[in-house]
Amino acid sequence: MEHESMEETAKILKLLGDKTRLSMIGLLLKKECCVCEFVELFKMSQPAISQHLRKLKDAELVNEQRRGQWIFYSLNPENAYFPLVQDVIKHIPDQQEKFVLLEQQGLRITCNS
Amino acid sequence: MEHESMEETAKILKLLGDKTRLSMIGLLLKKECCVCEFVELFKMSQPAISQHLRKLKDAELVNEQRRGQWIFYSLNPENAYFPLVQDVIKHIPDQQEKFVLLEQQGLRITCNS
DNA sequence: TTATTATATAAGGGGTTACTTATATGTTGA
DNA sequence: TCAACATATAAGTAACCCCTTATATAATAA
Repeated sequence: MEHESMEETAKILKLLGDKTRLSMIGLLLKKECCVCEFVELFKMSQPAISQHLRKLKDAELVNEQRRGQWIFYSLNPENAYFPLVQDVIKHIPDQQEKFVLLEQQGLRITCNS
Repeated sequence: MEHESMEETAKILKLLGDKTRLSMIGLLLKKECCVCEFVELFKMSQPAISQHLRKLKDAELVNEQRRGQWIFYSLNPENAYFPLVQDVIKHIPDQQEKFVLLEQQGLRITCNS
């Protein structure tokens, strides 16, 4: 389909081959998120989350945008592998409840756009 | 789409996140292959190839079938993640030339069904 | 039976990964 | 300016990954 290399494609799939990053990408397909939201949702340390996002950013799968003291991450639709990512995400479990959780916990108070 | 877990899905993607295995799966989608064909195509050692196939088999992504002294591997369409695999494979480079190569080198002589 | 071929498995090593804790950077508001 | 907050980076570590070499298993053919 695309004419990118096997190696590059494998690199993208390896990035998606981690449950935290895979879930992140799934969430980002719905809406942009900031680091503290991920920390809350995944119950992981802030550096761990930051490091996962760094890898996604290094691969240019996500964009970051600072807004005040928060940095929001979003999917990068310009990436050559965005269609692959979209196709993969079709196959992951629904995560709507995660957004509901964020609302309920009033995370907006500590991480407000 | 499917109702399998994020973790299981990530596990499959991690398996596909290696250029040798990704390429193998792409080839197996076209036709079954035996170990010595992969050894030839990938210019890798026989144990290395065997170990990759072992991982794919452990995940039940491939089936094996002995025919004489050869063991043929094929994709397992029964696997819950087969649709994911199919969608991923749409995004890898064409490998038709690899089959042509096998023909030309008359691999049939050393690895004949 | 013995040699040959095809494949699998075991053991080991070097590189990578995904965390951890500690610290640095950058922004905001008093 | 300073304290609090959000995030990034650095360093360390245990577990894992992908190869290697050596050996075992299994089928075939002489």
